[in-house]
Amino acid sequence: MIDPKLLRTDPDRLRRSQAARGESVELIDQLVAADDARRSSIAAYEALRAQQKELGKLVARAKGEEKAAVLAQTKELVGLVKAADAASADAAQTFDALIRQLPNPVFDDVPLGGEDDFTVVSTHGTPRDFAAEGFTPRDHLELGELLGAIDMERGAKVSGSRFYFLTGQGAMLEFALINLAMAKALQWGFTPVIPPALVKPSAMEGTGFLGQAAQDVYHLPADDLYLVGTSEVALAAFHSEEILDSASLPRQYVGYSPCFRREAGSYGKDTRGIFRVHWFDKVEMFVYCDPEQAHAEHQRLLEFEKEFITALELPFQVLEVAAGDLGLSAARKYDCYGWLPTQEKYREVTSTSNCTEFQARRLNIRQRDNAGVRPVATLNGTLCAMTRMIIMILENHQQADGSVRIPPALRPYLGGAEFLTPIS
RNA sequence: GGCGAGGUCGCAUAGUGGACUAGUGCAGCCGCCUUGAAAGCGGCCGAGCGGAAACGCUCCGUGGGUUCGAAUCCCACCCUCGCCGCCA
Repeated sequence: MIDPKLLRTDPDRLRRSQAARGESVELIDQLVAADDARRSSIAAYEALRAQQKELGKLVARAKGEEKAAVLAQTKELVGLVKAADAASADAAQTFDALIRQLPNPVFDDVPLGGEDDFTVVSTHGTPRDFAAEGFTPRDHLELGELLGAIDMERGAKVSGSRFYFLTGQGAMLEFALINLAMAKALQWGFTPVIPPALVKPSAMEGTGFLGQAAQDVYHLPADDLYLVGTSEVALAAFHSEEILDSASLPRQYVGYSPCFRREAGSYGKDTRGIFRVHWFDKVEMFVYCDPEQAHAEHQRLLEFEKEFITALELPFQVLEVAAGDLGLSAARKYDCYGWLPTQEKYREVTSTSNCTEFQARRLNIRQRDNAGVRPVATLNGTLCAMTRMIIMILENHQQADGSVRIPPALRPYLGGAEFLTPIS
């Protein structure tokens, strides 16, 4: 949610942002009108209510005939107060429904355009030249099957399309990635968290996943709970309805949880292997900080992501996502795209968003210091999405014989082994 | 799942229909006193919205209802604690 005051102080900024995102600019005018309606209806209600309270005091004090007279007077007011109350509740609801549709205003320097209009911020490492090495690279599924690491057929048998089993070396590889990610995050000062993967509607709504993103979310109607698509949801709602001491900021949490995605809009896209699946596990960073520090914290999260990908010796690019491709909550987003040899292009492995005060307003997360109480900023960033990272490691570090070189950073978590080796 | 107890301003507690403008204690903040600290004394001390301010309105788990008037009465739900059952 935006600061409603912006509707009066800087509606042009909101219009600019809507235009940049390719969203409705008229929504801003509707909001301004709804805000005016809401404010005047509140004023009307408050005036009547104050009158009613005064009369109430008289009733309490008065006796006999005088009391009867005042009582009659105040009874007349009841209907008016009720009507004014209903009108103001109505206006508030209209306003609330509108303002919750409004995405976080993007920063003015975010690139314009849609999905393909990102800017490449930087490029790291060099893709291997497999031709020069004298062999054609296998894709991650072929390697996964050779290694006995990935079982898609049984995933489909047990759970349906876009499900998989990680087995043997594949399962161990995930555990190693979790351990490396957690060890690094701990070093960086994060507090490790294992959050619930089922959350209430308020948590989902507060993080901005029940708007346009709702069709991509699993819902359990019998209990009215949602399966999270990222631990960001639970980590953000962790401090909901709380006022944090400013001195305790920034707070950095690193969560490990399964993530569930319906992938409703992606039929036929990335259908091979574990690139796009309905469930995967992820280590996610989450930061609460003063809005003044949000930009610096965002850069730090990006640096942490780069450090992790670099430790795994993967060539990658940092992209800044264009305004039209930002989610509801993000004012700026950087994605890291790792090199995928068999597709000969860079594909997404991490994503970090600066949500400024947008989520904090919806979830009512504030800070307090001498200057008073005000919303915090929230930021999130992928440290390691298991399936994507496993794909990257298998394909980039594969050898001609189908074995896979384990990057040294990961070896301590795999019993010191230097290679994953084909079975049988 | 069953039975019982409970949810009031950071914590603890009082409040069972009108003066509640929610009292008190603790913690916290400021000041006095003091070489310094403690104690003592005085003041401040929940959140939101509107307002330059004075001040007004809203909030006693949540949502409804009764009433001229609800923290207080009624209904539903949520959560916490205890015991029993089941389970990892």
